Amino acid sequence: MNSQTEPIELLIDRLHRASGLDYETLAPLRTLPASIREFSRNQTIAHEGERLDQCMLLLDGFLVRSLDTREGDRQILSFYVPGDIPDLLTLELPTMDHSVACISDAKVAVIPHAPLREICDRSSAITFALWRETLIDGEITRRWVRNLGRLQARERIAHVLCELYIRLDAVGLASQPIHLPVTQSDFADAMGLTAVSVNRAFKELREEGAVTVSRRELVIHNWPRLAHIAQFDPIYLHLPPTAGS
Amino acid sequence: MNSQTEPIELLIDRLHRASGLDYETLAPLRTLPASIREFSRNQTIAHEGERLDQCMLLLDGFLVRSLDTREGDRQILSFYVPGDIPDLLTLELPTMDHSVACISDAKVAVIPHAPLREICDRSSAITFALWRETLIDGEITRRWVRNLGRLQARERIAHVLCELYIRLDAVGLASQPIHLPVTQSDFADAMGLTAVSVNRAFKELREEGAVTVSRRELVIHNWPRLAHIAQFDPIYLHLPPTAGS
DNA sequence: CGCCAGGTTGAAGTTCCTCAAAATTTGTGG
DNA sequence: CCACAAATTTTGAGGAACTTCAACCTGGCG
Repeated sequence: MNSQTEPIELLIDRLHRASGLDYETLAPLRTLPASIREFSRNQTIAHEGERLDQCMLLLDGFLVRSLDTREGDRQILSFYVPGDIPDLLTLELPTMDHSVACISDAKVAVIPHAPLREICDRSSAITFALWRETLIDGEITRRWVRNLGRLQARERIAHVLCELYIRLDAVGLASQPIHLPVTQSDFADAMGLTAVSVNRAFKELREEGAVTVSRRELVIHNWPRLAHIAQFDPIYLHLPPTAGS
Repeated sequence: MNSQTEPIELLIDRLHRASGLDYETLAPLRTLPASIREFSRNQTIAHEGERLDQCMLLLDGFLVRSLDTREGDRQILSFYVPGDIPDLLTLELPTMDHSVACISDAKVAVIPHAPLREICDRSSAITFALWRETLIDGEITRRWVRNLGRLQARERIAHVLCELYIRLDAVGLASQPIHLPVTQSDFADAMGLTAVSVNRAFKELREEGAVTVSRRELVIHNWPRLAHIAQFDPIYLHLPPTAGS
C-alpha cells in the first residue's frame, strides 16, 4: 500500500479488485475530498458513543476496533490493515457502539459522509461495492466468533496470523519478514486470552516449525502447517481469485 | 410477528421502523415475489459452500448461522428471530462460507435476488435500509466476540438472554413467558461453552432471582439484575427509539 | 547508563471441560 | 391416551486449559 498515491485512487483500485467494477463506474469517487490525518500509537480515534460524519481510509499502520468490559478488560473486535475502511459502517450507523484505536502510528485519509452518500445515491454499483466491504468485515468477525468459541489458544493464534498474512498479502504488505505492529498483549486482547497464554502459544508454534514472531516481525516457515493448525480456509475473506495464497 | 400478513408487508414495516423510510419510498418492494417455504427442526437451509440466488425473510421459528470445527464441534454465530433476513448478505456475497439451519420448525418467505437487486438499483434509500440490516447483524456479532472473549459463562448466558429478549420484544414476541425454542446445547454452541456449563449458569441465574428458563420458556424475574450481570447495553442493537426496554 | 515496555518462564489457582449416571421431558406409534 | 424410545436436563467427580501472580530477561531509547 503506497501512501504516496492519491488516497482516493487507492480506494478505487480496491473496489475495482474486490467487486470487479470498471474504472468508469468508479469515476464519480474521484470527486471525493480526502484530507490526511496522522495518529500516534495508542491514540483512540473514535470513542464509544461518538457520532461520526466521516469515514477513514487507512493508509499506513494498524488500527483496531475494541470494546471493554466493566472491569476494564479490553477485547479487540478486529484488526485493520492499510487499505481498509474501518468505520465505513458509520455511513449508515453513525453512532459508534465501540471504539477504534491505533496500535501503531497511523496515517488515514478522512472522507466526509455527505459527498460519499451523494455518490451512493447516484450509483448503486458503488453502493454495493461499499456494502460488500462491510459484509466481508462481518464475515471476518463471524470467523472470530467460531475461533474464540471453539478453538484452543494455539489454534486461535495460528488463525489470526493466517488471516493477517492473507489480508496483508492482498495489499502487497506480506513480504517476509512481515511487519506486524501487534504486541502479544494485543493478540491476547483479540483472541480472548492473556499475554502469558499468547506467549506460550507462540512458543509452541515456533517449536513446531510453523512461524517465528519476534520484534514485531512475522516469519512463516511452514504455511500449510500453520493453516492446518489454524483450521484456516481463506474463502471467508472473499478475496478476488488473483489475490491470496 | 403475524405470519398471516403478507410477508412483503412485514419487510416494509420493518424497514419503515428501522430506517424511518416512508411507505411511498418503500412501495417498490411491493412488486417483489415471495413464496412461502416451511422447514422442520434441525434442517439445514443453506450449506457452507452453496451459492444462493435468493434471500429468506424469517416468518416463524428460530434460525441460526453456524460453523463447525474440523473436530465437528458446532459454533453458532448468530440467532435469527421472526422478521430477520438471515442471508441478506448473499445479495452481495452469494457464496455461503458457513451454514444456516433451523433450531425449531420454521416458516420463511423466499425472495429471489434478481428483482430485489433491481429495486436496489433504482432506490438508494432501500439499498441503505437493507445495508443497515446487515450492519446491525454485524454489530451483534461483534458484541458476541467481546462476550466470548472476556465474559464468564454465567455473564455470557445472561447476555444472550438479554439480546434475545430485546430482539423479540421489537417484533412483539416478548410477552412472558417468552417462548425460546433453544436447547441448552444450542446456547452452549452459541456461547462457546458445553451444555453442562450452560445448565450450571442457568442454575446460578435462577438462584440469583434473575431468570427462569424451563421447557423452552423464559421468564425474566429481574431485568435490571439480568442486564447488570450481562453488562448489557442495548445501544448496539440500534433499535428505533420507540422499541426496546 | 539506566529506565521501561514488552517478552519469557515457573508455580499455583480457577474456570470450564470431560465423563458418567440419573432424572425429566418430549416425541412417536399403537 | 398410554407406553416406550429418544432427547434434553441435571448433578457429581475428576482433569485440562487457561489465568493469575510473580520474577526475571531483553532491547530500544532518553
